[in-house]
This record gives sequence, structure tokens and C-alpha cells, in this order.
Amino acid sequence: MEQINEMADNLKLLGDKTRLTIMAYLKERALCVCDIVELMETSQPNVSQHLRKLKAAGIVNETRKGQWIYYSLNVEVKPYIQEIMGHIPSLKEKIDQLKNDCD
Amino acid sequence: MEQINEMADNLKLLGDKTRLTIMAYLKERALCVCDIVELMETSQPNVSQHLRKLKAAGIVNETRKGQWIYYSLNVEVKPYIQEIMGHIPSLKEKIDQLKNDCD
DNA sequence: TAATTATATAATAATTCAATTATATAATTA
DNA sequence: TAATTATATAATTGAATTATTATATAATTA
Repeated sequence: MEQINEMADNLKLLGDKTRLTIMAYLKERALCVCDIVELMETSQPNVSQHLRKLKAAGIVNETRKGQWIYYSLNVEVKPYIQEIMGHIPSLKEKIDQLKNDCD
Repeated sequence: MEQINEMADNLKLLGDKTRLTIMAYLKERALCVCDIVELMETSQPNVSQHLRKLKAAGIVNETRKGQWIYYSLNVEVKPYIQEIMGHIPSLKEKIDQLKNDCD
């Protein structure tokens, strides 16, 4: 039963448009916060706070590179999340439009 | 993008302990509302309202048999939901303990 | 047909959650 | 070292969501 509750918590995490979209972008490649802010139509603090939740759940990783902090997926640990990610449509085209004045 | 939003909505639906537990029970077999109320520690109206949401999303079916209304899974239409269901631990033992004074 | 049983619906209260606004920290560059 | 850039955190507001309480409807049975 505890397992089901834990699944529910993880699914709730993905059950938010902003977070699921962030996950979709990270599926393509690691991105820094400013990349994600540029890709999505929302504020930097909003992105930061969603990333924090994803990180707290252990489904994204964080690595600092100088001034920038890059986030990447870490879903291998949770097979059902990995499967869900497999069903998310690609946002590669959007990412290719990144100006990349970040890095 | 609209697809991602739709996925988020469906995942949010599963991202609730009560609803995911209901889904877990229905995975074992079709159940009437009073069965579910007996299995879970919550009220009949609460179960009814969660069932209504699941039905509105089209992931459960409803069939009346006389006085009782049986609910069953309808996840074949949504492959990623079906996969999630495949990862939910079985609650068969709990269901076997049903008194079944309902039917 | 009155009483009972199963379920749904409506209204409300309580909680949770997302987004915003303002501010802080940390690294980099001039 | 001051200014700038990237990111995080905290506080607040508003909206969404859950559970409860009360009531209604629908089928069944006495």
C-alpha cells in the first residue's frame, strides 16, 4: 500500500503541465535554468521551484558548470516513470530554436 | 504541446492516493461502489466522486446491475496508463477478504 | 406502497498547490 | 572590487482540489 502511495506522489509530480513540459525538454538533453525559462512562457523562479520538486523526488539531476546549473533526467531508477517518458512527444524542434546565449 | 497537457491531466488524475488505490482494486476485477467503500477507509460520497472523475476521463467504465453499479478499468485506449497500471502492486489479497454482502 | 439499500449530487470547509513578487546567494566579468 | 548574470529561496496570493456533511435519486424488497 505504501508503494501505491509513493507511486501516486510521483505521478502527481508529473501531473502538472509545467513540470511535465520541463521533463519533456530534459528528455531531449540537459538544459540550464535559463534555457528552460527561454523555452517556456513562465518566470525563472517558477522554473526553479518546479526543478526543486523534481530534484527532491530524485527524477532529475543537477550539475553546476560555472555560473550555470544544468539539469538532466534521472529516470532509470523508476521504470514506470521511464515508460511514461517514452510516451511524451518530442520537443526537439523547439530546443533547436534555442538562442543559446546562455552558454 | 496539447498532447503533453492532456498527458499531464491524466497523470494528475492518477496522482492521488485514493484514486490510484481505486484503480489498483479495479485492476483485479470489476467492483461495485459498496465493495470499494468496504475496501478503503473512506466515505461513500468520496468514492463516488473519485469514480466520477475517473469515468469523465474515460479510464473506467460503469455498468448497472440492478441496484448496484459496477466499475471496471478501461485503460486499453491509453497505452501509457495501461503501462502504469502494470506497475501497480496487486491488491488481490485484500479483495479476497471482501465480505461480499453487497451482491 | 412504504421502507430499505445503493449510489449520486450539491454545498461547504479545509487543505494543498502553483504562480507571483521580492529578495538573497553565488559565480563571472569589467 | 563593483557590476552583471544565473539561480535559489521566501513570502504571499489566489486558485484548485479533497473530504465531509447533508440531501436527492433510483432500484429493490417487505
